[in-house]
Amino acid sequence: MTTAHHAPGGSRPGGRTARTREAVLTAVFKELGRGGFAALTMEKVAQRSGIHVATLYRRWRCIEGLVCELLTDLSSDVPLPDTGTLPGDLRALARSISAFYGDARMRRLIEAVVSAAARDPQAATVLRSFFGERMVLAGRMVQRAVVRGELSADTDPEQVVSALGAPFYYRILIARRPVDQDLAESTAIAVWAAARAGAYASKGNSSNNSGNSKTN
Amino acid sequence: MTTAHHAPGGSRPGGRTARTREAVLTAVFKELGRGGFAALTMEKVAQRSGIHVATLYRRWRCIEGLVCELLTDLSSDVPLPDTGTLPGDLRALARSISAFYGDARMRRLIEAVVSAAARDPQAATVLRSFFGERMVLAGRMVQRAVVRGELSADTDPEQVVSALGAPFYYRILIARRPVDQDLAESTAIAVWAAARAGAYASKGNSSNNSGNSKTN
DNA sequence: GGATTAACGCGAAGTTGCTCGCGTTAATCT
DNA sequence: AGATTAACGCGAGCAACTTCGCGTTAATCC
Repeated sequence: MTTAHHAPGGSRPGGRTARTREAVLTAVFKELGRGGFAALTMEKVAQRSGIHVATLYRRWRCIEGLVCELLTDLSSDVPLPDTGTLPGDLRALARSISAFYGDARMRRLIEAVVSAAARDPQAATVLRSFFGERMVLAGRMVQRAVVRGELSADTDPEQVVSALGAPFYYRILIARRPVDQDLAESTAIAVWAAARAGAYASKGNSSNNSGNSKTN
Repeated sequence: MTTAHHAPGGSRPGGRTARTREAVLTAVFKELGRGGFAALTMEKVAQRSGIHVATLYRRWRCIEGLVCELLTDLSSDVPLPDTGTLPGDLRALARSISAFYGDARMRRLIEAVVSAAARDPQAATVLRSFFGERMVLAGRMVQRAVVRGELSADTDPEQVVSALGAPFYYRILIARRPVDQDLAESTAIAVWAAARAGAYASKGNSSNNSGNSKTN
């Protein structure tokens, strides 16, 4: 995507720019660790990172933008498994999610991102597209299971993956308790049982794939 | 719990106080409808309700407090069913939740409350205790099913109820798409299948009931 | 009815968050 | 190396949010 010929009016991503980005994101992460999103201020980030406040506003526009970029930066820590069987994959993925959110700072982060999405429309777009993308990737895990004959062909991969992730976010955002290993195990078992029972069959079996009804 | 003898230094909840409360909460609800939590300002609420800003700050401390009180006020719209069978109850409850969050204003509201909890510790406490309470109430629905012999005795009611609610909040907060009837049906079927498969068996079968491990 | 005093209205003052213009630093290219 | 110009540092200034003191309204009690 970057311009090949290094146009004279182009950007300058190397060296100092990359250093400040690194310093700022780690500062945001540390600040989230102590005090959560409530205590996360542009000035705090500026102090800890050594970057001036005006620079933060210029590059990230607001605190919501900072938090969103941190999420997309850290999300690569949750790998997509391929164990050979769907129950194995579900269990592995659930454990990865559980390990990821076992860190309180990660819970604070996703909390902050959801909170950011409630205020900043741009953050909402980032959040939706980010999880939409990961949903498609994880969906392939389910598609492989369908090919192997573990599930019926009308199973909707994204429903399965959503069902696997949902309990963790419920635990963090609504119940507001830490995630533990038990949640991972029970969720993996539950989704596998539900999928086999046909709970995640795709409804719009014609060309329709995103069945939004009336309510906006 | 209120003092019986109307102590001279007591509060004064009748008449005007109740009117302003009503006016303010409806104003918050309407303001959430257009613009969401992002556009929700104390001044906007003051203008629409006709109540002075200083009064809002005095009674509710901040916008987070307002939103929390609105949630507890509107939550009575989700009834707890008793159809005679657990799959019937699960289906009915899922439909109630789906109907409740079919209204975009309700999605904005829960979004706002979660966002509030991320910033204000008091709001976080309100949110946790609120859902904890409803979890216990809905858990009786599952306990009745255990008594009827529909599920094994070691089933943890709260896990079942959490599993039923989780997909809706995932849809609203993470996927950021409207909830529809299909989600209700698929969730009810999924939870029923998972519960029968023993996915929600209580782990701490000794006296332990809240098994938090190491991570804080 | 009248007295008492929560609860509210009002405007000013204090605090914080955010933006802007300009000078400086240091990538990038020749 | 030297020139060009993104990206950054700095502080002033604007705007929004929040608080405070005091006078007024209207529940509640007698």
